[in-house]
Amino acid sequence: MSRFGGRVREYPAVSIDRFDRDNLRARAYFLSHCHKDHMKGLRAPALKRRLEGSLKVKLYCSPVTKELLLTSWKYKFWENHIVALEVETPTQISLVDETSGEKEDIEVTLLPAGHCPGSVMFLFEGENGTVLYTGDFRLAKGEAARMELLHSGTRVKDIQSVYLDTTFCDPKFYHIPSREECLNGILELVRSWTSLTRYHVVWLNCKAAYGYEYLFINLSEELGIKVHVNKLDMFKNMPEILYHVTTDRRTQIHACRHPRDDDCFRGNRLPCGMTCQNGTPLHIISIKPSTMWFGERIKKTNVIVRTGESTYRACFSFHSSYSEIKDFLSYIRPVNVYPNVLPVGGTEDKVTEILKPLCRSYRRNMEPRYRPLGTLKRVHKRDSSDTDEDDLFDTELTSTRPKIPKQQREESRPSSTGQSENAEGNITESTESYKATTTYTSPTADFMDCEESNDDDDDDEEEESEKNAVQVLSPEPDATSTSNFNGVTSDQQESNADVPRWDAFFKCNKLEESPGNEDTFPSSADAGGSQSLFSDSDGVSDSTHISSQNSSQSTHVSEQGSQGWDSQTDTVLISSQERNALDFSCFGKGGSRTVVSVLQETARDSQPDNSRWKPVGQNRSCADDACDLGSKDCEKDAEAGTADVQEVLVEVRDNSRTPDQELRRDSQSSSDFEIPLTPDAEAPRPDKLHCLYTKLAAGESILMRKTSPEDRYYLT
DNA sequence: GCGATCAGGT
DNA sequence: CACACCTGATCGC
Repeated sequence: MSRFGGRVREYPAVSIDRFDRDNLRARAYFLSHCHKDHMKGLRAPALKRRLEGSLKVKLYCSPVTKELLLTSWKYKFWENHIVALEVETPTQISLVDETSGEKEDIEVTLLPAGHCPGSVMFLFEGENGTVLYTGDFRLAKGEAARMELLHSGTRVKDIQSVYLDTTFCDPKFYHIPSREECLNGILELVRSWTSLTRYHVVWLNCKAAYGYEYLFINLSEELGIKVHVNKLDMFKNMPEILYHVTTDRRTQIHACRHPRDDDCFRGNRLPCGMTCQNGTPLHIISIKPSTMWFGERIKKTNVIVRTGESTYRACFSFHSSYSEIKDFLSYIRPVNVYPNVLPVGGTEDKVTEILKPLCRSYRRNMEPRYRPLGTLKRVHKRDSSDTDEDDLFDTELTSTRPKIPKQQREESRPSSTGQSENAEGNITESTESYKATTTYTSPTADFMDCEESNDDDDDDEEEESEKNAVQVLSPEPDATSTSNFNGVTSDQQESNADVPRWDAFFKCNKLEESPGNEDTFPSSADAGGSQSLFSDSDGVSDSTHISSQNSSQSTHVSEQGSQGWDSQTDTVLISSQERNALDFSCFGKGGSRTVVSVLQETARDSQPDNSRWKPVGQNRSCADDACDLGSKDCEKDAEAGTADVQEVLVEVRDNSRTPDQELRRDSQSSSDFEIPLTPDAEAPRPDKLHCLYTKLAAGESILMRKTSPEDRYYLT
């Protein structure tokens, strides 16, 4: 919950997401999204009175937020005081004090926040510097780097302060499976249940809040079943959502609610009252999207966990994970950061302790932090035929998002010229302390910082290797959620690699799945499994509690519930982390059926880090893309595989992995597949690596003496 | 009667 | 703990 007071230090004349107390005197209001905890005071009589006596006071928000807000009669009085600003369109706003006539100009840009429909971040630029207020956000790794308006020219803007959504800024939420992974898990569960008979229905136990629409749309699109909701008038002008929800209760997917909906469910009744259809009783399962619940699991879990005879938990998050937050902040690298939220048990100090090192004001360990990066940069430059430092950044920035129109950057230019100069000066100033000891010029400073921190993990938490044969995790990079700079991986899923503006937010999954995929895998399990195989590589990290195992197999539900949570141990996805054939052995297991999507590793002997798992029989666009840059073998493998190997009955045992393998696997988890091997590099020695990780975990500085493949670790 | 706040629920 | 609400009780205006 936001405990942001409403005002940023730099621009106290505006109030954001808080409308009570001191905020009543603001010259302009901003609403990042339509969640109640960001709307405190928004309908209070005091503010209403203020509006009535003013011609100037406006509330600025995104068009979708405006629509959602005005749907509620309680906020109708705002109608003539709301200004919808288009996302990613810098807008000049004059802040006029109506009593003194005093005026201050400020430029604001709305950036997509990926939290719920209409959610945005606000980027303020003016005399007191550039300030980013994130509101609530969920941005996958690398998404900040794809936001052109966070950049000026080829580098990230000089941002004075970030007011940050720190909801999950706690190592226990180190990794949260990407939106796509979670969605796919739910999709396959819903698919397998609803396909049993038409009387098998699913109740999505969602909280009363915007943010699940993305789920509804994707389920509806994939399964052709609309989602029953209590209300849909707020979407009347959003056909993309409207089409997929319904108030007709005779559907197999429900997201309706009732004050005591859990009681309903226990009585085999849907919140809307349905218990049977045509005299036939309904068979209902409930799926409860949760994040915190998963954060608390000690062991790694699937993105779907069965919690009872007919109840499931599905991992689902509106907020960025710990590692996503760190990735975001370390890319932005502001001078200051202020948490908007105190995470669970945390104190402000604790959060600040985590975040400050990612800010520019934090100088300690500066020197060693940059060293390996510089080396990497040269390596990368050579191999990618880049010719200068700016190109490095440029290449990265643009190649990861080739479909983003350049025009927007152009548009932002005129208004941000002054800002850009400002940024220049500040960056130079801020980098001087390490310049002396490195050979890098400031233009790449932010970029390098970002790279580094993308993975600098304190890999911590549990070391928990998957002891259960069961819990073999799927996570294979979901391009969207993790690989920002590794252009190809992102390109694979270009559509959802796009900055999550609201439209894209809804389309990404549909686009993710190529039509060919369906053809190749008519069965539901296969479709889901194949998608999940391309999910987040970060899930590989041992430090995560929430694994991104997205085994659609776990969703092979049976009416009797005999294949529940326990029997999920029999259903496995073998994935990227099973990169070494020796890491697992397969053997049949009498009685229990295990569905496995078999993956093959793209062989690149000299370069383990560049290896890439491909699912046999995978025939999706991203696989194709990967092949473009990968070896030819890869293509062959894929094709050969398509022929017959789709499902194999095996059991996977995963306890043969050595700690050393764990570490190596970790190091590759977010590496850039596309960066060729450093010519003179040698494979990391396990002991060296272990030492490195120990130091990293302890927060010690690390001085790399020579380039090794791990360096690419920083170059995600 | 309305609101703010808190307790208790999911 | 609280994602982001909801309901209900109490208190003050």
